[in-house]
Amino acid sequence: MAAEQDVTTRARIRDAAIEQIARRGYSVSVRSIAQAAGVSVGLINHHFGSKEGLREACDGHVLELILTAKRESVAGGALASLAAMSRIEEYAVPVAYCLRCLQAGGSAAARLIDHFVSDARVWIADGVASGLLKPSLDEEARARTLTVMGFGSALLALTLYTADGGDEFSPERLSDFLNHYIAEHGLPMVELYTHGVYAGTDTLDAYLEATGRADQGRTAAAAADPTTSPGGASTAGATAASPQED
Amino acid sequence: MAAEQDVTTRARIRDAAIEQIARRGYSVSVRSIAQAAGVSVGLINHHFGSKEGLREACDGHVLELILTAKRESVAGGALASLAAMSRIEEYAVPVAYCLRCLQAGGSAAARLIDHFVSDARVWIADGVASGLLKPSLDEEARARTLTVMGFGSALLALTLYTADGGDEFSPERLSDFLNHYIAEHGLPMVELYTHGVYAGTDTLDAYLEATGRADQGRTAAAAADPTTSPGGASTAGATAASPQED
DNA sequence: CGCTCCACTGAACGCTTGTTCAGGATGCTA
DNA sequence: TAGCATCCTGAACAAGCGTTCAGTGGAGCG
Repeated sequence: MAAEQDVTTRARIRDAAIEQIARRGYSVSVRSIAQAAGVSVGLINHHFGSKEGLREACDGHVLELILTAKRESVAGGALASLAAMSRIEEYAVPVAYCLRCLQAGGSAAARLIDHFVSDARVWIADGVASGLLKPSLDEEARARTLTVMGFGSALLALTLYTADGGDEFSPERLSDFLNHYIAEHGLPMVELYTHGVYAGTDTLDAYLEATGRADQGRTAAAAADPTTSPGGASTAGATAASPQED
Repeated sequence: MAAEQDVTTRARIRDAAIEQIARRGYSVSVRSIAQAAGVSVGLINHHFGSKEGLREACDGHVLELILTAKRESVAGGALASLAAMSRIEEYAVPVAYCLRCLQAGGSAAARLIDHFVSDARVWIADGVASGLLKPSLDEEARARTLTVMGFGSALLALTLYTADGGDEFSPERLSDFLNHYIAEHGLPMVELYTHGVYAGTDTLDAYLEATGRADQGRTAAAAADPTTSPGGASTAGATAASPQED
């Protein structure tokens, strides 16, 4: 899968740093990284200037790893491709690193998300074109929302999962977590993605009304779900009783 | 709103700690807290034993604050109640504290989530009973999933939002963020909650088939969405091409 | 008054952090 | 062989952290 191994000391330090960060988070000390890499502390700063420089090198390398891995994998959404990757043992570390990256925030996290958003944009457009997915009133926003929801919920679940029982986060613990995550949230998510949760379109109508895009809403809703009667046959009342908006 | 103010020095330290943690995260130093409270460092440990003790006192106090605030607010889902609370200026700090708590993980985060899950369970059951929400195959799992998705996506959005432009997180920045969050993700979320994303039920059927709950699935799906023909009239093919599962 | 209890301070301790630097070791080049 | 650049080490540095503790000051009380 990976190209010719980079066996320079610099690469060994970088890889050790990636694994340590994946295991223990961005706050891991350079001394731990040095020990894991089997080098002295000074050498790290000799090669990377500072801890920040090391982090940037790790970010860039992992992002590149993800890119090439995704280029090789045929298709699949953001989280699906991550889950698929984690099954391949050698990719558990970069996946965990990505989650740590999102956990820590910063520009690297923003770049990572942006990448997966533009990725989602593509396969959502494909899905809509092939009739697998319903169209949206705002495809751009939907791509971003689905990506943030997917990663955000996984990240929070991971934070809660990591909470009890040691902060160490070994690769096998990651696959444990993913199995746990899919077992717990798989059905409700597929259900949500298939049926939604609202019985009627009242909330959406009210939202479109409130934000002044009522007209495009009706037409788009009718186009999206032809089984819905275009009149007022939906359930009555309760326009402001939405559980998500008020 | 709040009961009689607690003006003891111990309470002043606790409140200063809550605000500092809300602003700068759990990693804030006790010296910063001491300075913000206008006391010496030693006094904090005199009252709370250690930084961990201070954190527990803060966690408990904020949780209690949230509880009483929710008891006063009539209804609303988890995130909605948070958003509504943040509008009241005095509750911006505990809300931000909760997000920092979830960000940091640990048992306090788990307790917070558990609380909101059991909260969601109630209003979801109410919604199903009143016909506003569709029933689910697993109401318990759905309550947990919706809660984790709601908070997780908000938390990730916040992490990305906080990334650029200072780590300080003032109360007005929180309301800025919430406005930004709702403006960006409001429509796609309502859309998702209304229509889902899948055009057909193939993915759900395939998932139920794969997990061996096919029979309860068909009946429940038919009950949930009476417009769907119970036969095989849905779009053909592509049973394994789900963008979320593979 | 003297005693005790309590809130409270400020300096210090031990520890870990990221960073720096003089110097040893190695290998290539003139 | 001499010179030089590079890789690399280990000790030291300053700064920050949470924690500890001797000691001050004032209020309540016998």
